[in-house]
Amino acid sequence: MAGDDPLEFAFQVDRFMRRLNARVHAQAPEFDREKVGPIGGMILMTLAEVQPAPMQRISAMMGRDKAQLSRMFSSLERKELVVRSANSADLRSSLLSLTPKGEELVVAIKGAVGGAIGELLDPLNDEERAEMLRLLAKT
Amino acid sequence: MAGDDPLEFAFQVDRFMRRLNARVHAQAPEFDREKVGPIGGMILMTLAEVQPAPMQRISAMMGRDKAQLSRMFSSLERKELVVRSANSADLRSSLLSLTPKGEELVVAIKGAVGGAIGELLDPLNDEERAEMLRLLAKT
DNA sequence: TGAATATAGTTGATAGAGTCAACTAAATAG
DNA sequence: CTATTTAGTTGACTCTATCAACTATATTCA
Repeated sequence: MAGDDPLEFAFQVDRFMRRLNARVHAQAPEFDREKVGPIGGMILMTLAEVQPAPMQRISAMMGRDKAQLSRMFSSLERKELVVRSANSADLRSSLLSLTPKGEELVVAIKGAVGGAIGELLDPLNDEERAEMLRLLAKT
Repeated sequence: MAGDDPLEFAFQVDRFMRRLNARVHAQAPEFDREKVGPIGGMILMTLAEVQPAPMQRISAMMGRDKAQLSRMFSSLERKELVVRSANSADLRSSLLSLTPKGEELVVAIKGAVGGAIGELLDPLNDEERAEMLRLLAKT
């Protein structure tokens, strides 16, 4: 691999993510009435996969700072998108889950993100998509 | 492709970029004495490839807001990493170039970013790297 | 040509995201 | 049972992103 090629990865990955954000952002007004924003959306989608779960679980899955998540979850709780329940296994934390309102929003977000990614991946055929996902996951 | 798979892209691409940032950030103190930050670094690397160029060119290449770039370039200019020279072809803009100090920093940044990406891509063989870059560029 | 429109860049205001350190309380190791 | 870790919260701060208003130059085309 030539010396400059690695940098291409940074540019391309950054570009991909920014284009994705731009697309989702463009349709956000339709469903993001609570203004959870892109990160809030990622958090909700992540929680949807593992709920009920303590914050630490989400932090580990997303690789994001616990301080950031703590504030995000407080905000999501105020918006009645998530609730905390007692965690009998560890009293330092609570178990986070989506409210019905939160579940609804996750469905909408998944639709928007899925659609946007579909557009971005339009130039790739099914095989290429699968390959790209496999390679990304392998890193 | 299954219904949930597209979302995997968002998670994986986001995760890749954040891990890259974390790694570069960890070694930044060694070379980023001017504290240009990750975006400043991307801008300098981009400029390095097309200098001398008007701001608009960089904005188009990076897909970033002109307001953000305007401020960034002012900051980079104050740090004597870039200079502006008259653009006789269009008096609304100037041509941006790296100073020797800027060129030096770009070399350091490229080294750090290249190294970090090398680490991240470690699980992939040469063929897979090339394929992944090709797929990313195609989107 | 010259009036209307478009483009390059700057600046203000503001919001969102990420980081770091200090702190509390509960869990776990020795 | 004391010492150390770990989960989460909060404060303070910096960096990043976006939008709108504005100036100055370019471009279009009647």
